[in-house]
Amino acid sequence: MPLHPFAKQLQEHKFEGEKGEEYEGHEYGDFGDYFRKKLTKLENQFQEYVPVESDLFKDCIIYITGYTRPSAPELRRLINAHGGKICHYLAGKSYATHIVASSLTARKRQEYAKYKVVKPEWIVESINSNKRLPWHDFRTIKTEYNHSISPFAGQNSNAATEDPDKQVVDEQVDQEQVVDEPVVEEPPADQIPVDSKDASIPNILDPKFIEHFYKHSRLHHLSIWKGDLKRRFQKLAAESNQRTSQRALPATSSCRVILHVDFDSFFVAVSLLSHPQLSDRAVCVSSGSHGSSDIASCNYVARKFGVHNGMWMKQARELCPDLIAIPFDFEGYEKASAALYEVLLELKPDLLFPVSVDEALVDVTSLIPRNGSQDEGFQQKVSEFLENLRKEIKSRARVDASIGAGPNVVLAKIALRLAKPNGQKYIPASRALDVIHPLPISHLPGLGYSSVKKLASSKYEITTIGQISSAGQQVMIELLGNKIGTKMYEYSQGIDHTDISVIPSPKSIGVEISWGVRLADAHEVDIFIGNLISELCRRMKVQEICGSQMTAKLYKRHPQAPINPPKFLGHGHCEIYTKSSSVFPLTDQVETLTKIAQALIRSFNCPPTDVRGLGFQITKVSTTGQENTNQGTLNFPKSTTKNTDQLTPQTTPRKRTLTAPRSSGSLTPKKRPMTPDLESSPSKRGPTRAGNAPQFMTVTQQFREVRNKREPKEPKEPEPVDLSVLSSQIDTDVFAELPPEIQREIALQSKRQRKQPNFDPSRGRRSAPTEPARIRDPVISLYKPIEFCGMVDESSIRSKLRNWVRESASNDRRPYREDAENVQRFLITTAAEDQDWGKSKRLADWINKQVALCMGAATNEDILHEWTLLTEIFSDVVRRVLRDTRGITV
DNA sequence: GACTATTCTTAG
DNA sequence: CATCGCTAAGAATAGTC
Ligand SMILES: Nc1ccn([C@H]2C[C@H](O)[C@@H](COP(=O)(O)OP(=O)(O)OP(=O)(O)O)O2)c(=O)n1
Repeated sequence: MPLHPFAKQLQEHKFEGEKGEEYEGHEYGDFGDYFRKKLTKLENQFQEYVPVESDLFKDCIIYITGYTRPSAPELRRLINAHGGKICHYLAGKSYATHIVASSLTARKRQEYAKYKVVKPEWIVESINSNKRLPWHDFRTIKTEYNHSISPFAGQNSNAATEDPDKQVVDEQVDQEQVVDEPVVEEPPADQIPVDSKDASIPNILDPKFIEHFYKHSRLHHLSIWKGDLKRRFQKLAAESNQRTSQRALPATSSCRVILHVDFDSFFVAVSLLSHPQLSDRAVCVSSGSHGSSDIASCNYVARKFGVHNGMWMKQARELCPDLIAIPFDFEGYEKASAALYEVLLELKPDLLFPVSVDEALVDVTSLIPRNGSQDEGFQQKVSEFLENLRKEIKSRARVDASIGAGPNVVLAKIALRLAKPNGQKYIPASRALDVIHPLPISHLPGLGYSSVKKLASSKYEITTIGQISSAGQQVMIELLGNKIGTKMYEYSQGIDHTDISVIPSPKSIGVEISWGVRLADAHEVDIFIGNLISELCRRMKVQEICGSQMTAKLYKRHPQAPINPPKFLGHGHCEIYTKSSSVFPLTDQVETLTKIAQALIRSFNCPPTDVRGLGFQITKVSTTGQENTNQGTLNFPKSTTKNTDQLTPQTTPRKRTLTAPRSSGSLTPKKRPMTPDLESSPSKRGPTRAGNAPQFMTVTQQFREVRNKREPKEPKEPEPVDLSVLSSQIDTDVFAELPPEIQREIALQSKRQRKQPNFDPSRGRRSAPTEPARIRDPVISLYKPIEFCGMVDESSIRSKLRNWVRESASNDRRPYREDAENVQRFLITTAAEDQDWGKSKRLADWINKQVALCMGAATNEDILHEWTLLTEIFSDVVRRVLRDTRGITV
């Protein structure tokens, strides 16, 4: 039986790249030889292996450094024997829960400040007393744990020092991590002024952390506001429907008037009400005024300098040195919003569809009388209507609003863009194409950063709406996929089928936090998950929503990202993993959902210290309450609009029109029991147990045999890759592929690490074009696609690599040297010669991710470590080759 | 080829 | 000292059988 089909497949293929040879070996170190030595080393360790005697250090991953007594090998043996794991390198993906050291230099002291550094006696005495003693009593560094990474003023360590003896039932937790009731320090009354308490951030494990974070998070506010508005208008619509008993409105019509109403630079405008003297200066709203603070909103003065919402302060200051930052005023935003919606409701429009706290779509067709299809005076009437409406909003909300108007939603939205700031614009159907074709495609709703770039860098070089029109629907589908492609083509024709008469019912509910998340160990992760799920369940109950599936999301620090990202307590550059599991029976109970959530997160097997964010979403929802599951529509009894819907061919809307009456006819909501619902789930699978894929039957001997057979081949001389160098160097990235904010973040990050930053995205783009070479330089293109096992297509290669990792994982196999060398050679060649310079980096990341995903708890520690090492080597080599051959460096 | 899970993209 | 990087929907894509 072939134990290693993959190895063979890889071996059979020879790489074409002539340059492959010279990159391999000498310049970048003979990785094969390194690898062989590594195996040898691991073999030696294997000989030291002793049977497990206890679980004392379960979940501990321990790094030993410096001279110790007992000696390091002896400590390793002890730790292994008592359920702990040894970590051989601190850097990169290797991680440690504890460091054992007798003494530390000042430098190391600093470096290890965030770790639990203990004396070797901790190990010895814990074993002697047969229980894990509080590490705190054996500290090597006599300052408070967490001091350097936590802004939380030692709350954690207070808890520890004050309850050193408190026993914790959970076996996984160190005693010092008792946080059931985090001690929140009350400031001494005599010296701390009233509001200074407000400024401090609660410990991440404290349920108050989430409360605090939400209170300050603009994005949270935006989302919550939006949800509230949605529900409010859904409900309103349901009531209004009941009263009218019949839906008075057509889903669409060819000659409606839709408004898109939106405040100008909303947050700034409102916040400026408290700082009127700054009105004509460049102003923005943000949490902080330092470099890594996000700009939530900036006024039009600042925009002239190129500043925009979502930009970081640092960059904005470069563009606009005089930029002034003022604080959020969430209450003010709510008030202005309330005023806006009040005005809009008073209009008694045909339809009112909330878009966000500061904007709404309004169908006012029946409010502006039209005499026949020939307008003449109609435009004038619209204009006056808009003028009056804007005046009314301004007087009630005290901030400027702009309004776009058109015969459908997309034209109204585009019109709004043209109207701003403090203006109005109506695009009548007759002039639609003339108006929109010259505009950049970024004006189209649905085309964001990524799609705009994709269209521009395609061979069609599409940058204007007119070009979409000329390119045709098929081209758009080719570039953007079926749905979006079709929709964007239609937009380019001024056509939009969007129906705002229905506010769709919720399809998911979730929470996520990726700021301030710094967790020391598995137990802390579990606690924080519990807090998140509590919040989630609270909302589920309020909204009467349950769902049969949970999806967990993990932000994991990218292996090459620094521990401390540029943004204070930010998530930094991360890998994002998601995984779902079924929830059965339906429930909104915290305990049940927490267990599921914890299992999902555990299945990622992420070192707790690398967790930078967590999120959970309930999907496949059903409403639990008696309230409407009917889709709401907001129309008003007085409305007399006629249904003139014959002309426009409808797809989605028509479908809905058919189903809607049925569900609103029978007012019975499709309520579902929250508790066991056996009959409704005959076809349902049982909950997929997260993270339980135990791979037994690992025949270690077999592998050793195989390995030995394959290993002793042509030994080579060159030097091994130096891992310490490897992990300390800076990440190379696919700059042109990343959103600008991310690019900046990575740039900042590397600046922090390096004395001299060497970063120039435009250079990267120029020297490694994905397409442009074709145009300017069709003949001399040095870059060509590199084959791997006969494949060029990136997704095929991914599959191949994935299978490699996965098969190895399921068989508890170490990476074969031949395979590893082949992959590395391929990566090198790709990095150096492939037309798409980002490919090598993406594939290296892909391998890393597959290793993280596949090499779960089932895999033996040494093997996992080896794969981890391998991914680090791949990433490093790719980075270096990119730098040396293309000058692409971060 | 149909079905499911995961990832990507967008918006405000 | 910093800073508060959320939420939901829809669609594409990858994976499974
Ligand atoms: N990345 C973003 C985008 C928006 N917002 C907030 C602040 C904005 O004031 C509000 C409304 O967003 P808009 O997109 O409507 O932008 P503005 O109202 O600020 O400016 P304008 O609508 O004039 O372009 O949402 C935010 O916090 N972060």
